[in-house]
Amino acid sequence: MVRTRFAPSPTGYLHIGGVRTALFNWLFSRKHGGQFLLRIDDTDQERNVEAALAPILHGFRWLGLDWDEGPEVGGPHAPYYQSQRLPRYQDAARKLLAAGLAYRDFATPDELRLERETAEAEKRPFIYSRRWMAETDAQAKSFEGQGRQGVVRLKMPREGKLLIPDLVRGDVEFDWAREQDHVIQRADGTCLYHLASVVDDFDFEISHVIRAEEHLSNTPRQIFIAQSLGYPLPEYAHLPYVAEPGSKNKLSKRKIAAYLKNPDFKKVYDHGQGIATALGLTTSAETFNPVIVDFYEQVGYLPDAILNYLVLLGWSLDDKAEFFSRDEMIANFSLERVGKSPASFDPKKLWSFEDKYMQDLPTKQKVPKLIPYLQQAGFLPKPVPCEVGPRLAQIVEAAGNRIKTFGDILSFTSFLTADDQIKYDEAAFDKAIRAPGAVELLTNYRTQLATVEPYEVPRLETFSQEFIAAEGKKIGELVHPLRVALTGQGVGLGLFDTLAILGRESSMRRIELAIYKAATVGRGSVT
RNA sequence: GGCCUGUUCGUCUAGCGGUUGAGGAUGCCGGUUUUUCAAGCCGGAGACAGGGGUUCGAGUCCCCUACGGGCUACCA
Repeated sequence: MVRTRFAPSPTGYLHIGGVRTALFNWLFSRKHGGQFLLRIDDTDQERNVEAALAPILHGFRWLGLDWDEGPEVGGPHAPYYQSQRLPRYQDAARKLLAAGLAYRDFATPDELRLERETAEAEKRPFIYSRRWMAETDAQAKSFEGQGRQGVVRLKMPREGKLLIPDLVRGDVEFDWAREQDHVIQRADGTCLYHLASVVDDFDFEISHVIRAEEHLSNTPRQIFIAQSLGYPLPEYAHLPYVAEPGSKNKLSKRKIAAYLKNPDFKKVYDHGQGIATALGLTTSAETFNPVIVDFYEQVGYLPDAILNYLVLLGWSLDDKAEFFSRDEMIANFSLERVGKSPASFDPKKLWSFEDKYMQDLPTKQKVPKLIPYLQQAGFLPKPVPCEVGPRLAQIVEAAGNRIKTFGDILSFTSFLTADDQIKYDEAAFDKAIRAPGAVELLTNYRTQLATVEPYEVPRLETFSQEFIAAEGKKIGELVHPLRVALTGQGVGLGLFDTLAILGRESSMRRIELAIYKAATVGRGSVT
């Protein structure tokens, strides 16, 4: 049975690189008909774990990465919180001690530091002398008599080599002699990460440890612990890290300010920020930032698009395939085809996947997703009136690929406001409506619009063409002022779609209003 | 410093000694379409980090250098 796990720390946010690691674990387990679990690495934080975990679990659910065991779903190996498993780790430490594969150590921090500095000064690698090692109770008593406090250290081999077969990187060789006698249990009895991690992976019957490459160097000490405890070894696969946009430096959520100098990153960020503002969200760099998954949910990206982008970040099937449904990802994923080199996070390429996926999403699936955005921004009441659905469908159809994230619907809210509540884009108004002849043209157009039959897109188009020909003008001279009059904005949907969606009455009222404003309100103060 | 690890177009990647005058995607540039914007369509520029080997032949194997990343904690 293949069992994989992802082990987040409860930090309050889900990092895009972490999602990639989780995704690979999830895909691998699903591909082999196995199970995927979540384990919480909270050995360090005592405070508010539940609150800090909630956004992470929420992110997993939003992305559709389900877990078979872990927080909120439980499972046969509960608890899945490291902070609640201390007795297991202490038990393991006792066994290691009893087998002579670990020892109690009474060195003070200062003594250790001195050894380390001496080694450094002599330009030789530091290896602890084990001078304050206590292998018998008598020795321990004697050290304790001096007021010293004991920790438990691994008694690492000091010769020989270790070969780690890694499913991504091939065989990796380490010298045991370079490994430190790591502390596995503190003087206060609490245990450290490496011990906890190995014990949990065994207890949870993890078959494949798929994790970030920063753990590759940690693997020898973990293998030592596992072997010393008589555990079977899992398979290992170390994934390359996710790098910054446009560079090979590791991606970090703390460096957004620097990333914003990257035009592509900034474009994606600004787009999201615009939607957040329209929604009235208070955003903080902690969570509202393209490095954090929350960002994409709030702006209204499609989880499938994000997953498709991420699966290609370090994995590929061949030289052609780029679009994968969830099932296709599962069917095709393999660790053998995971790359060894770091991959830069490119928000612009993610954007292109989002664009494509949104284009493929049928209107009737888009509409219900759009409604919460319109409600949040105050354009729709909470129980939605039933006539809104068809109207939104009409807008969505006309908007076509202009809606790239669900939040983009907020660019088309002029269809949902009262005719006299239109907000004009000043520059567009001044340029189009105050253009020479524009008001006169709009006046004539409005008059004739009253009798156009049927009031539908094809007829509106031919009517407009005929009208403009009769006036001896070019179509652009009508289109631009008319669009501003109808929507308040210089850019928008196709003009005939706009007329049709608004309907005859609204269209005429809006044209009248624009004409009136042009006559009565000065430049730069229409709104 | 020591050890481990990585390096093909700006970016994601294909390539597992010869079929490669290095393929695809994204981005960029140009053209086309057009009522704006977006999309679409057509075309273009763009890479094997550097240096040594091995071989009849190297992006593909080996070594060195440079530059990333990790570990070297009583962090995870």
